[in-house]
Amino acid sequence: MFELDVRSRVPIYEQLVEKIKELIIKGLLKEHEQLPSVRALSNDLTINPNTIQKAYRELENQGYIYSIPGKGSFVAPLKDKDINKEKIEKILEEIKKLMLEGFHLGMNREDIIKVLEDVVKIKEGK
Amino acid sequence: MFELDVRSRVPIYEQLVEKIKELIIKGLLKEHEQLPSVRALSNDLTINPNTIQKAYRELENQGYIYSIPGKGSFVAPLKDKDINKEKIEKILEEIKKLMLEGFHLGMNREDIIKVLEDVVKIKEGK
DNA sequence: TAACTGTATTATTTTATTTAGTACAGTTAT
DNA sequence: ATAACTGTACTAAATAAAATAATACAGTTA
Repeated sequence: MFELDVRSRVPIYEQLVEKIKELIIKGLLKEHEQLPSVRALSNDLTINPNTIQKAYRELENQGYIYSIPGKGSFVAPLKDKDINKEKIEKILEEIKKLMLEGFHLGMNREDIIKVLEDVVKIKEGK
Repeated sequence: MFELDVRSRVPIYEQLVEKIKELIIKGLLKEHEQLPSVRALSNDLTINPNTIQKAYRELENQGYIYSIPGKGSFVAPLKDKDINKEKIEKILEEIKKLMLEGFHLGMNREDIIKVLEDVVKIKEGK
């Protein structure tokens, strides 16, 4: 299900959070779909269950999943845009920073437009 | 000169790298301009000189500054676009990931365009 | 010469991450 | 109801990363 780099400088639980977020965002995991259990994923990746749980806790905090004790962990339904306003602002800030860095290195306006259209297409394809 | 959060989860030296990159990218530090010495900045921020040096080494590795033993550290001149091609690709990848996340949260195409035009203006203003 | 520069090294402390082992309570299917 | 699942919590230990401390050396500059 995932490929993790155990000797990366970025913590395993963070890598997990990123990977799962990606699957949810790309629609490969749909609303209310069940995620692998903590123990199952722990076995599958040969990573300590505590590390998996830490990732799941983080995903729950960020609103990407919800967990029901005894039942399992599931993909959370999308929230209203207004509720995500702050998060969107932060993301736009990050994008701005990356754009500035990119332009400094010689990136073009068109490079961004291309990526944007690319993303819009992916989004429409769902 | 800087504001660092010593109790942030992100390492001090990384924060330093980001801050200085930002100053260079925004043009507040110009080519061949001298940076504060390792010891001066260490004193100023009350942070260990080794930590400062680690940040400077990282900035040098990334091509943002160059250092001359005995003289000081200076803002590196811009490199050719071709040389930065790989870096630009990575930045575009990151931007794409952020765009996907943003759209998932309800961000609009126009939000991006606005930021893009904003950045283009800043770039032209130099 | 004195006071600066960057750089290097070793040791120590502190903090973050990961693993290990165990436990408890709710759920599900046999 | 029993067995096998679920999430969650906790403590302890091991490992890795980050930061500090204390020196030292060689080049630069006034």
